Amino acid sequence: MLGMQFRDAQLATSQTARGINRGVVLNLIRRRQPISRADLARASGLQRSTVSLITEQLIREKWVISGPVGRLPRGRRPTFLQLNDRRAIVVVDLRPTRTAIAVSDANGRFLSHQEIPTPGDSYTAALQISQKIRQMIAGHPDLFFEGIGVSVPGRFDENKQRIVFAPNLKWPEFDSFDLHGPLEKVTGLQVEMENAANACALAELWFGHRERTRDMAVVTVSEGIGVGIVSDGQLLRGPNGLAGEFGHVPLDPAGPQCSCGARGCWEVYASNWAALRYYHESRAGSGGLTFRHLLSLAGSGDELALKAVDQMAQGIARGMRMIVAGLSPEEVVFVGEFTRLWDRIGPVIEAGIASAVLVGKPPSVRPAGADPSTARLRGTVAMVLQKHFGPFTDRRRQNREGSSRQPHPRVGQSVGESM
Amino acid sequence: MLGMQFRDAQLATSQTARGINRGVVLNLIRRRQPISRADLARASGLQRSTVSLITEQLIREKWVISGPVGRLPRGRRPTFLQLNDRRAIVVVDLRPTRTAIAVSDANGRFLSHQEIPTPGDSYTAALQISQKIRQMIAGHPDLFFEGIGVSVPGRFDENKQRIVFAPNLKWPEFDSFDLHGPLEKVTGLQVEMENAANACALAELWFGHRERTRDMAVVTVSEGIGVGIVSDGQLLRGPNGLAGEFGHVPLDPAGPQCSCGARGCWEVYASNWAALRYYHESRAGSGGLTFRHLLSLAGSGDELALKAVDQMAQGIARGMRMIVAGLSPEEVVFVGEFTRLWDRIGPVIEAGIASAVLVGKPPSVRPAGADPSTARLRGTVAMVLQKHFGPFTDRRRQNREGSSRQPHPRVGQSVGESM
DNA sequence: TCCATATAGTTCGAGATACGAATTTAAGCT
DNA sequence: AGCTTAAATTCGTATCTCGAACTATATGGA
Repeated sequence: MLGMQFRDAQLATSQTARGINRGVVLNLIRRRQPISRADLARASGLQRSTVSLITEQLIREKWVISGPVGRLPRGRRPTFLQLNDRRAIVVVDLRPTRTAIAVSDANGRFLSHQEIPTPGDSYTAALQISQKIRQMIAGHPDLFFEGIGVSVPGRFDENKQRIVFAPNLKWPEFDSFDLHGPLEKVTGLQVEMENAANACALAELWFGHRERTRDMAVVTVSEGIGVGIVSDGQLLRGPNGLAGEFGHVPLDPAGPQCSCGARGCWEVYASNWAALRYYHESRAGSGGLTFRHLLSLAGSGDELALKAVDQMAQGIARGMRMIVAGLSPEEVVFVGEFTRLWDRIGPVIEAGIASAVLVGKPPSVRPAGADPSTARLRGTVAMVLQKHFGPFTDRRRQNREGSSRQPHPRVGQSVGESM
Repeated sequence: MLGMQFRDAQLATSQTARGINRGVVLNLIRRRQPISRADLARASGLQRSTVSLITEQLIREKWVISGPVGRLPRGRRPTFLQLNDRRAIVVVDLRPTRTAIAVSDANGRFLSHQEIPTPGDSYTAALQISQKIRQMIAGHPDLFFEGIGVSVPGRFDENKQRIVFAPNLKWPEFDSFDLHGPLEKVTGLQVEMENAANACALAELWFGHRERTRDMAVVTVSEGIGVGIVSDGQLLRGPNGLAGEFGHVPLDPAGPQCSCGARGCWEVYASNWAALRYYHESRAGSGGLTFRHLLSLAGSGDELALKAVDQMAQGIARGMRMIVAGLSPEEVVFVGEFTRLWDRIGPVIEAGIASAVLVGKPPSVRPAGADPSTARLRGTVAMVLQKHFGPFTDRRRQNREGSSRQPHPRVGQSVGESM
């Protein structure tokens, strides 16, 4: 019996406590596996007896499996627990030109990966993607699949069950933008869709090094520019899933035309396409160049390419000021191919960000660890798992003077032998 | 190993369910009083027996009192419950020039109200404000005071327990900006401080007509400009309480000097002071004019005043585009004296907002119901009550003053008493 | 007057859950 | 073997919600 009842979402029943603590334990296992029950008790603050009951439940639910037995200088050996790596998720990274489809386990490790050219309309996309998904599922008879996650270069409205805003995905005007329905129908699995920037933000939250970054902005720069905002540990979505669409904030009503129809949006100054435009402006007749190529040129010292990249960096910095001054994140993470030239671009952006900081120390700024496609794919893994891993954030910050409850006596963590 | 641990903060105990349901019931009573237990059960989805137990506790805690008895066509008469209006809060609205101090009951009804000129430094402010507070408390021997809420024209950092950013409050450079400590020490009551725009947002959330606006931006325009952001029903604060400081987003690096030190911030184009500047620019030698006066002039048809007000409206609209495109709120509420000329200014702002909407219907835009000072004061009432009413109320927090400070009447300490 | 009916509110036992002390398990060491 | 140590389980208690049964108090008709 998986999941939990959200019948009266706001109300608490006698099972609410279990739901919360189950989420805490499951997330601790996810982040610190392999880990013994005793260490879970120490890390969570729950009683060992409670941890035993919860882990028993998690094993019954097939989220967790017993791993190797540890070895300690003294005493009974701990049995390590870890996530069940036979639970799998299909993830799709839909982008304007190419679409990646992959199979991942619950740890965000990929077991297969394929790419196809992105179809030109939602109907064909649904057809081709679901076909590939069925193929890939058939290729892994040993796994059981939890669901499907899709990263889209636009916004998905949960109420309408449609993609509602995806200017860079040049599907026809009359398109239904319905990918969700067909995919669920054909595969029989539950489908979760999310904006690419939000997916990257989730990837950072779930798989990033820091366990407790509570206020973060993840900025994805590719064909367009997107921002995933994490506030108090929660991803901001807004009523239509449109929150974070800073890429289309109009900075200059007289600026160049944007794909969204308006003029002078941030992304016309800061996206990969913007960099290409800068390059074309200073070097006529350079059509057909890709951004990747432009980066290579810049990397090998081409003056005009470097100039274009610098202009792009200035463009990014310009928009970052509103995010930094307006939302004051602790951490800013950049995702995009441009991070390959971070040595050159990073300092420009950091300077722009520092200039917008009102008080206190500026946010830490860094490029994402993984490459963009991986980040999006892993983010959608997190998205699918999220609801099973329970209410793992409790929004409320604890108050000043520290916790009023004495921490339990903390003994050294047991050291397991890796095998 | 990296010392990361998220212990304790989010665990559920056997009392967690009660904490949540208590919050649900208490908020229902607040919004629908007077209301019977049976209606509470129907509205909440809890069992009547559970509601009885919870209301019994709330009455014991003195948050709720039994009111009049109702009358129905058939059956036993319901006893109505309502908030205990003898529970009071002292609220302070600190502004650059004047400071208001008031006593409110839990329903946001004011029982006294006074004003003093705002002192020129934090030391004097703490002294004079706490003196007035003690006077006002002494004037209401029948009430028991829950705490003190302060609205500040700047940002309060909960970690540092200091006001960290308040450029419009022209306190000296070397000031400690510590109001919180002295007020708590002198009055013996718990003090909560919050930015003025956030306070207004809380006021809308708590006392607004809509019971559940989940995504809202409240924009306060006065000496400066501030934004309180409500996302998914939660006020966004950010790590240092700096979230929402869109007023100091630099729009134009070559623009006029701002009080924060930077140039071309949104508020130099959109605040009351901006309007006065516009007026002075077109009419030399008009010093000493107040914004209120300017509004009167505009209201009576003065061409230059109208022009200044229109420019201010354009300035507001300009910055609203980033909030609307970037955060996509359902509702935008404006607070400020300028709303007196809403007929003229409103349409300009609405047009600007509409132009930044990417897809779907634009947010509803409206001026706040109450005048600015009332909005701020009522917001701080909500702020003080929030932690006792919130669905995630944690009763452990209420043991705060167990140490050295003067004991005060408080929930949960009184054991088995009257009624 | 008495009884049926309707509604409000309370009581009580069952089930879920966390806690914490006691107990069992399983290793190393003397 | 017996002692020590630590992991993991067991069991009694307290909290809390649920739901059925019960009590309290109205109206209105036989």
